[in-house]
Formats: sequence, structure tokens, C-alpha cells
Amino acid sequence: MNDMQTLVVDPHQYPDLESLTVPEDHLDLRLWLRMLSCCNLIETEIRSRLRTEYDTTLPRFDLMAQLQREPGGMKMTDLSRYMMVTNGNITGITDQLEKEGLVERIRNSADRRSSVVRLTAKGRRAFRKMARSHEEWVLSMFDGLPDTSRDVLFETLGQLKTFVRLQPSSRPAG
Amino acid sequence: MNDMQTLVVDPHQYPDLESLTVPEDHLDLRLWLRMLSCCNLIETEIRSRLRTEYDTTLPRFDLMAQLQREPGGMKMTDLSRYMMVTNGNITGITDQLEKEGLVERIRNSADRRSSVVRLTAKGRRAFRKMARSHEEWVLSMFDGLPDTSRDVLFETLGQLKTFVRLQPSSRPAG
DNA sequence: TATTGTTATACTCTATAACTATA
DNA sequence: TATAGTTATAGAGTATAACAATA
Repeated sequence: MNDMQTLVVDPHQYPDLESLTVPEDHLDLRLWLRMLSCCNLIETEIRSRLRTEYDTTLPRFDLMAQLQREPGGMKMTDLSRYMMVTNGNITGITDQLEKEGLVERIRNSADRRSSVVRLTAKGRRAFRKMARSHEEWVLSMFDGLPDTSRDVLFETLGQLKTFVRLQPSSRPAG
Repeated sequence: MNDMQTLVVDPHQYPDLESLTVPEDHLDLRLWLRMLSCCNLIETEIRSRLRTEYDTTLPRFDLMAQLQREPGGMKMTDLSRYMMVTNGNITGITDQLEKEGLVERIRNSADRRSSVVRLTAKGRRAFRKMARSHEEWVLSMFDGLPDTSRDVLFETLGQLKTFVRLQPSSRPAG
């Protein structure tokens, strides 16, 4: 069975995005590629674990995480806004989760166009379990990082999130 | 034309992944979600600009960036390792770029199974232009961030990249 | 037997767009 | 007219797997 080619790569073993820069490049660029490769490393690991251990995906996990905060459920339109994807995609993910009994749609009698999605009891149990694992994975990945670095990262990323300036043309005029 | 629903969202206007945590959560988890939402914000912007201004995608840009460092070209297998995707995907992306005249395959007479992919003159020109824009976008997005924060971010992310510990089961046994 | 690259296939996620039912 | 949600479609990106040619 040597004709099979499963993807088996240790990311630390190969150069990554950051290696595409040279010291002469702007610090911003090197910073960005370093941040991106950190994120990709961690995100890939989480996606892979969600897949192998819970047979699910990050968007599905995220949708359930949104619902978990709102015991009464959320309107599809709000889910779409918070998750920054279009309506049709929320319908699709909700369909999958509903088929597995993890969420349910509740029709709204006041406005019969809209419905509310919420976690079922089974969905709440499943999410709690996944969220615990998810947290363990993250903790274990950050394990070697000194406390001061953690604090500093948290603070400066907070600044960055505020300061990041999106190009005007990519935003709606209003 | 109100039945059309184009995705037009200002990411700063809605809660994001980070808002799924509460102060009682572990700092690691809050840190991770904050980092992820920073990255997603910036990455989404870059993908969108690559699409609208250069009609291309991030994986295609990344493949060209790899080749740009190696004037002699790279083997498909090495591209696959560096970009951490399977062989078949490299074939697909290379096909697209070759069709547009941006890269070319050179057969290797010593080992007739393998070939080398390299940028054409047109590809080098195109990449230089895109890379300049890409750098401008990044610079402009980091514009409001104080210098000290930049330095600190760069250092601590460097640490993180070294310390991030992948789960043993996700790596090959060797 | 193992490696290089290609092809075929399937699946998820995404966007655009048109549609239905309702407001 | 506008909104909530659905459906249809298309395309990118990914993985798994089998294959041919070559080593």
C-alpha cells in the first residue's frame, strides 16, 4: 500500500510562511507572517482534532459556541452576522446540526418568517464536552510560554485588534 | 434588486470569536481567540484584496512566493511539503498558474519522474507587483500600532512559535 | 519496492443569486 | 418594498486513494 499518500507533516520540520521574508523587509510584514504562521499551526491542529475526535468542523463548533451563550436561541440572521457568512451558509450548517439532533429550529409565531435556532439538551452536552477538550488542546499548546509573554501578547493583540485599519474600499459606504 | 444578499459586514461592528469567552476562562483560551480573530480580520482583508485587485487567491500567491525565492525552481514534492498540502493540490494550483503563463514545468532529464516548477518572466513581474501591494496592505493595517507593541509582538510570537507543542498523536511516529 | 506526479472523487465552506413567504 | 430564510449553483481548497511512469 505504498501508493497511498496521506498528509503526514511535522510543521516544525519545514520552513514556513515567515521564512519568505528577509531581515530587510518591513517589520510589519515579518510580524504579520509570523503571526499568521502561529495561527495556522494552532488552527490546523484544532481542526484536525475536532475532525478525528469529534467528527466535526470549526464552523460547526463556532455555531454551537454562539448558541451556547444564548439559552433562548438565536435568529438565523443574527448568526449570519456574528459569524460573518451569508444566510445560505447558516441554513446549511444548521441543517447538518439539526439532522444530528444537536440543534433545533423554533418557529416564531409573532413573525412567521423567522425562526430561532437553539441547542438541544444533546447539543449542550456535546458542546460542553468538545469545549472542554478544545480548552485542553489550547492550554497544552501554550504550555511552554512564559507567563509574562502571555500577558504581553494578550495586551498587544488587544491593541492591534482595535487599531487594525481595514481598507476603505472593502467596507460598505455607510 | 432587494432579493440579492451580498455579504457586506464591518467586522468591528459585531462581536467576534473572542466575545465567546468570559473573564473566568483561562487566559490561554482568551489569548488564543483574540489572536485568531486578529488573524482572521487581516487574512480576510488580504484574500479579498487579492481577489478583487489581482483576481487570485492566497494559496496561489503563496506558491508564487515560494518559487520567487528559488530562481531555479522547485520540485512539486518540495512545494507540497513546504505548503503542507498533498501532491494532488500542488498539481492543481500549478495547472492554473501554468495556464496563465505565470509558471512553467521543466522536465528533469536525470530523473524523468520529477519536474521542476519555476516562475516565468511574466510570473516574476506579476509576483513583484502583487508582493508590493501585499506589503502596502499589511503596513496600512498595522498603521496605528505603537512601535513598542510591534517589537514586543514580534518577540513573543517568536517564542510562541518555538514553544507551541503539537499533540503527539497528530504527528508521525518517527 | 519506493517515489514522483497525475487523475478521479468526495466533501466542506464559501459566495452570488433567485425564490417563497411574510411583514 | 423590505426582511427572514431557503434553495440552487458554482468555485476554491482540501483530503483520500488509485494509477502510470520511473527509479
